Amino acid sequence: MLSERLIDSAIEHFGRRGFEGASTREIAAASGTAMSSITYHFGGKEGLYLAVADHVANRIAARQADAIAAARDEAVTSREQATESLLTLLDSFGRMMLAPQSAAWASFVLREQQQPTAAFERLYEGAMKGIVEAAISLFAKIRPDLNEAEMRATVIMLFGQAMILRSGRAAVCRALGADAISPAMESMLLARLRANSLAILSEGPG
Amino acid sequence: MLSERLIDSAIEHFGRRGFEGASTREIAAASGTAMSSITYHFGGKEGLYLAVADHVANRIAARQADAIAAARDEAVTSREQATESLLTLLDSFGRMMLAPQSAAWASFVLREQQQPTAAFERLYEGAMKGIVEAAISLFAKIRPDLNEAEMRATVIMLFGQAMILRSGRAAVCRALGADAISPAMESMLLARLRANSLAILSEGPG
DNA sequence: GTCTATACTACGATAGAC
DNA sequence: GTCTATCGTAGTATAGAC
Repeated sequence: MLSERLIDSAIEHFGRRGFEGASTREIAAASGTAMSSITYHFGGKEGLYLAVADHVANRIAARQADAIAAARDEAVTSREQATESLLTLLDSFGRMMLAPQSAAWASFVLREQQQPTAAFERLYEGAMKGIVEAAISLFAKIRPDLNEAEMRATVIMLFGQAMILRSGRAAVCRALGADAISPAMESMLLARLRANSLAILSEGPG
Repeated sequence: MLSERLIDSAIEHFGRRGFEGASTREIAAASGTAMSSITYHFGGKEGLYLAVADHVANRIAARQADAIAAARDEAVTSREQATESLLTLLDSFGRMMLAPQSAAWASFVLREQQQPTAAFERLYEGAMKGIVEAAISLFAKIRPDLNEAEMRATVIMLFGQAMILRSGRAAVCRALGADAISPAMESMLLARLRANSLAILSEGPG
């Protein structure tokens, strides 16, 4: 589909140069078509931008679907089971942050986090909300000593540990003294993510 | 100074719209001058962009200077002292992420993290390196059970907890069910940052 | 549906007045 | 040092051929 090729190119271009910096001519050229195809398929530059948001949300939601489904499982009742499910959810999120594919849409998402537009609504409702709420409901079973706001704050910070691997990628590489993150380093980072998270989850009433 | 007004406007514009999206005419107009002043003072758009990077690096370094100096103190020898110094450094970093001022330059920095240019070198060497290395040297005294790479990974994730408060601000507000972060919520977030970090630092050889 | 052609606006750089 | 004026380029949108 031409409209899908346009969206793929648009993710790249909007991510790299922002909404104003991206050129519809370039996006169209990268898709092997003329600029007016964007007008035809999406009504204009803004329509394409919103279509990109929906597409990114769907990609994220699809990638985390399994881990979220496992978290929502009714069978998760014990603190140990909830802990394991939440660690799995964090691991899945961390792997996404490490995956090269997430580089393409990360800039798009980060921009919306700083200056939210109508596209952010689609990203949050379409992808982020499901991840956050699944994590919160697991966390409530693990750390009942905290109040609702404290639970949410702690869950945010658990994800922050993983998110910096993408949002602060250049500095992460510098700090690790590497040009890129090797597979061995990925394993080590994920192991650390798990160990740190377990330390946080193990606090409170034993 | 006109050149300082230009830099302040430029932080805002480059952050919001990116290098290509920002307009030198608008930056100049916001500074109450003509576009050709940018050519005169900075040699062009690119020169202004690099000057912004230096300025942002200086602002960050200045804000964290006290906490870094305390961390570098030779008197910090015991694990308890090192823990307290590192928690202070993280708290200082977290406060910066929460401060409204950091919104202006955060977009600029995040963009450089995703697609580093010559400006990233100035940001890292001018500001980030000092923070990271101070944290690493403290962490080495607290968790000698980890190897060098594991130490660096863990420190990165400690800062990730704080960084998400800025890099994922829109989602953080949604997850907390708030339009903005109130002073009471700031205190709670910083308390959670400390508690989580302490849990991580307390692992390993007792 | 996809193309070409065109209208209009805004961009960065630069020259030159003061 | 700061301004105005101008040049060449590139942007989005749109109309209309096929």
